[in-house]
Amino acid sequence: MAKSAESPAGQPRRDARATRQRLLEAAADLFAERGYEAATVRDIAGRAGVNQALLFRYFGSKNALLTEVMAHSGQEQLRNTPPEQLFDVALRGILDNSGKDPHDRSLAVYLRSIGSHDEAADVVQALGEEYADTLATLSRADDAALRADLAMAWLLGIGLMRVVVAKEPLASADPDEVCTLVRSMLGRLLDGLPAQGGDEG
Amino acid sequence: MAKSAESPAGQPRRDARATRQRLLEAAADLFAERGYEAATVRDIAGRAGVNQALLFRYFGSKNALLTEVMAHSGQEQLRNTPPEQLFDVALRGILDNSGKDPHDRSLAVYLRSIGSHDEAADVVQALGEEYADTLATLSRADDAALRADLAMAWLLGIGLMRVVVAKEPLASADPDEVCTLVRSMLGRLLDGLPAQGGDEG
DNA sequence: CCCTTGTGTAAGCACCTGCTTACAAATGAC
DNA sequence: GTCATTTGTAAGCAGGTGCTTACACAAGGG
Repeated sequence: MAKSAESPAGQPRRDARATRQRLLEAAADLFAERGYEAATVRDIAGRAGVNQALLFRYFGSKNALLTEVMAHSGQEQLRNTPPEQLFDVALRGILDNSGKDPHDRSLAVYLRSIGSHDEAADVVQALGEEYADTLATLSRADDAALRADLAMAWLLGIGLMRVVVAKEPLASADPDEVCTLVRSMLGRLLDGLPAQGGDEG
Repeated sequence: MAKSAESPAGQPRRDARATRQRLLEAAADLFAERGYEAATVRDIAGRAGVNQALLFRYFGSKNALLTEVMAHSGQEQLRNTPPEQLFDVALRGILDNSGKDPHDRSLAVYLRSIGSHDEAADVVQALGEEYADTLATLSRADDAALRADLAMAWLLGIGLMRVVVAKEPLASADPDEVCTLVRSMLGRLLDGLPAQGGDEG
């Protein structure tokens, strides 16, 4: 009522902010589903319901769009999760999202777009560093950084096999079961992880 | 002297078999370095030193070339390695090859080409199944298949971080150290693995 | 009304992709 | 030498890519 130009449904008929946001979400969807290279700017603009020229007006290039998607989707989880819960949250994010709606698509984008990008590689790399650094605080061993990398490698590998390869039985396995198995292994790797379920002898 | 047509250096100047082989190796190199999509047929033919039309004469399509590369490079290791050594050999293959000459490029090709292809996905998928099936024979647990998938996920993840992401410190870590850490974890996951070095307990 | 500004579109450009066709040179049997 | 076959190349095709340009419509001020 207060704004100057609105459609009968309540949204303004021409809203740059909303259009930009729709492009951002369409890009996150398609990068996660198909990977960076396979998701074309025409597809992204089409899913957002606008002309592809707008994509370049708002983001400059496809690569800059990926950069913004990665920065936006990944760092939020990282900042809002205490270190000792990060591994669980990330693992649960992988396990719960694999078949269902991808409300957290950052890992899928990461996995499917690894090695594809040029400038955006910096953002991706930095994100990975932050995750690993956070995990490394969970070990008091001398090689804490290496142990954190190995833990992250397992996360990535599990995500790869579930999201990208869809390897059975892992792809359809019960998240609780997988989580229990992985946690019982990793308790030995990162001693700062809070124990929760243990079948370890 | 005995053959009918040789150059002064000893090789025949026109040898279909040798040319085919050079194409195959060039393809393995480039698929491993850049992934399936990013490695163009012109690049492959260029590295092999021949015209790209020959690639299509000998292999029919780029996809068929990938299929032949995957089948040739991956299954050899699989067939010639006893199950209880497979994990070690694969892990060592990742760790030793990451920076040096890629004499075994099957995992790199696998990693970089996952999710890219169409028909050739079958070959890649089948190879993964065989690896996992072999690993599953190493556990007597009910969920042996799941445990094998998790072990393979770790292999893939480590490969991903070393070969593709080049994440430090893992990328430059001492292979022995990594191997020891991973083995000490996985001894709990796959009880059929022969113990070798253990900092466990 | 005109005119500027922001938001959107249609068409096209230059380039790259996998793949094909038309043709040249080497080979080997006669 | 003659000539078919094998091995190689140069040029091009249709289609797709990221990106740009030229233009249309809406909004608001003079």
